[in-house]
Amino acid sequence: MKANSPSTVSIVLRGLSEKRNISDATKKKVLEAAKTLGYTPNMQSKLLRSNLPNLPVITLFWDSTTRQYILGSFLKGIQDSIVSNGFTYDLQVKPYAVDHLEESMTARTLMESNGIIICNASDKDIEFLENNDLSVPIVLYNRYSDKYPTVNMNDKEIGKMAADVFIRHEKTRPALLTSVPNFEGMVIRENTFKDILNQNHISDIYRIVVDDTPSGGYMGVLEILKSKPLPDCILCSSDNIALGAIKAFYDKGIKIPEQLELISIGNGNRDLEEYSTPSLSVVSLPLEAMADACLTRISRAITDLSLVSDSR
Amino acid sequence: MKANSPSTVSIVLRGLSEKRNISDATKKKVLEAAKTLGYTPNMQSKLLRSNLPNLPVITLFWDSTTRQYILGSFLKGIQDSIVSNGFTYDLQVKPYAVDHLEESMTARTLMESNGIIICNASDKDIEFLENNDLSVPIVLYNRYSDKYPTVNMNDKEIGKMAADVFIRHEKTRPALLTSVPNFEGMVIRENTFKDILNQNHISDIYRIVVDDTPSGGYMGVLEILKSKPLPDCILCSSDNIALGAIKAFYDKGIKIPEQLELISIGNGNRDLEEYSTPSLSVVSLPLEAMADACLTRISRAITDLSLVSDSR
DNA sequence: TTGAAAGCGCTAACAA
DNA sequence: TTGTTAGCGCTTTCAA
Repeated sequence: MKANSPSTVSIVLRGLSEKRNISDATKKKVLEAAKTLGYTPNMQSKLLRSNLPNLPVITLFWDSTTRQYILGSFLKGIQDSIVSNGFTYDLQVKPYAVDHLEESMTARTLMESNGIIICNASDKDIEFLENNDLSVPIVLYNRYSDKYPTVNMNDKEIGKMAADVFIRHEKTRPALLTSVPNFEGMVIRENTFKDILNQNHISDIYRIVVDDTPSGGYMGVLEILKSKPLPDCILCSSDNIALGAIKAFYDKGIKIPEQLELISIGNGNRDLEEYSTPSLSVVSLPLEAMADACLTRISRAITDLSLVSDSR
Repeated sequence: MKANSPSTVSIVLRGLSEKRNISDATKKKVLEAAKTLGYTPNMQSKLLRSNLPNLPVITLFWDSTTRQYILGSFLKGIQDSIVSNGFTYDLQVKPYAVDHLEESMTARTLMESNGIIICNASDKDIEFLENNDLSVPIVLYNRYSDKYPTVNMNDKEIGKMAADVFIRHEKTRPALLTSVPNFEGMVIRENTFKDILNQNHISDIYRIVVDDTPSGGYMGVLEILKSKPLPDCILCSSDNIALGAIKAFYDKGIKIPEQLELISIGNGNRDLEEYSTPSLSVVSLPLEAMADACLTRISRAITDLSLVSDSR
């Protein structure tokens, strides 16, 4: 059987047979061959051929396992930053599972990205990054690293703000409801928090480790309620935890903030922050500003060719 | 000045000068030229050249203006579906602003996508889609269209479920706290809801239109509280609205569900559904199942070349 | 130390 | 009605 020429095949495959007077026989032959071969068009080639202007691609890696509801806010921050800075970038988001960043950063993704922003990587993910020489500019958000540029909120300040609420409200019996710290920022926040309380002569901090989920917070509170004397103020390391904690207090008939004050470090669930019932004090994290900083940073890395100083 | 050959330039630009014994003069020349020209590597070309196997690209368009916290859940549903079905796809998410889908669906994006899933398009966005012949397989999620395949939850069933709660709990004075319906499904839900109440001889439904935000819900409830007699059960069209409503009742000292029952159509804010305080009845939407259906549908469209039946 | 040529998959222009 | 050729931007192989 005679093979068809590339152009004929191209025409048929794009559904232009009629317009270009391709015979039904040829059309049928091509479509059948495509089907048996499981043909899928290669979009890179199409794009290349199209002569559309080249647009740098920025890939945002997002931990889809835990940080679900924040993505929207962060993304919005990025978008706004792109617009307000007049950048022209092709933004794409890739979800990944905690501890499995490696599997998501395929050779392909690396190859199609001019710059990469990695959000909320776990220690294991960071380890992968540090141990490999990736050929693309990378910025880590909310994490610390010697190897890559990072964008961090001021974790000390966050710890301080939480402690300040305690002190301002003249609380004396603090409790800490936290998940296992899975990134350095959490440790910094907690340490600063403790340090400042210590400086104010409060050293006895009841600390409970729970899952970073509402049910974790719920169960944590049940545990806390067994202690005597009861704490008079609880700091939750995330609003996930706070959500469950509120519910537990409600179910147990304990009034917030009258009987017991609740403070949360808010990861961007703005609705929760404003409309939680009853109100809790939230140390709010500047998500949008951080997104903006990430974009600015990666943008610099992309522009700045000197970053491609020889690797060996 | 003599031009350098492509290969030399390529070597320098990838930071391999040292390894490949490029003279410092040449290296400097190339880097400077790149800088003044504002060179950015074309990743399509790199990918093409790399001989990595071709991976079909699925683009998920997400309305980033309103539906922020759902994205995580939906994305997770997609991811899980990819894994469990053994698909190999390159998934990318593109945010867009309501009513501005057109601007986000650039020629470039169309050209780099083998298939597109569009979520939560507004009527205006749908209009754009219907009026244009896009050359890529498209699936609409949560919307109705004659032109494109759609994936919808059973909106009648949702309306029915909400009505059933009213009836089961023997309520007689219903109120509806809804945002302006911006997609057909909302209308279907509301109509079914009313129909069923009517069938049960409840025809007097107090209806208030508010913003689809917590503060919308808050203000809506304040309005409702002015009415006599008070409704005994309120249906909120989204959990955004419900969140504000709860807060309003709390602030006004009205007990839920004892004094007044609250029902919400939940858009996937699972935390809220489980841990709202006090509890509200939520008609939960099957987000993950929908995501799976979207992926299956677009996958079929991509595979099924007969879909490229002649356009003219 | 640098350059020339080929080819990744695709499509447009032109030729047959 | 179909085929040939060139070229999108890149990297690799081989030659100079």
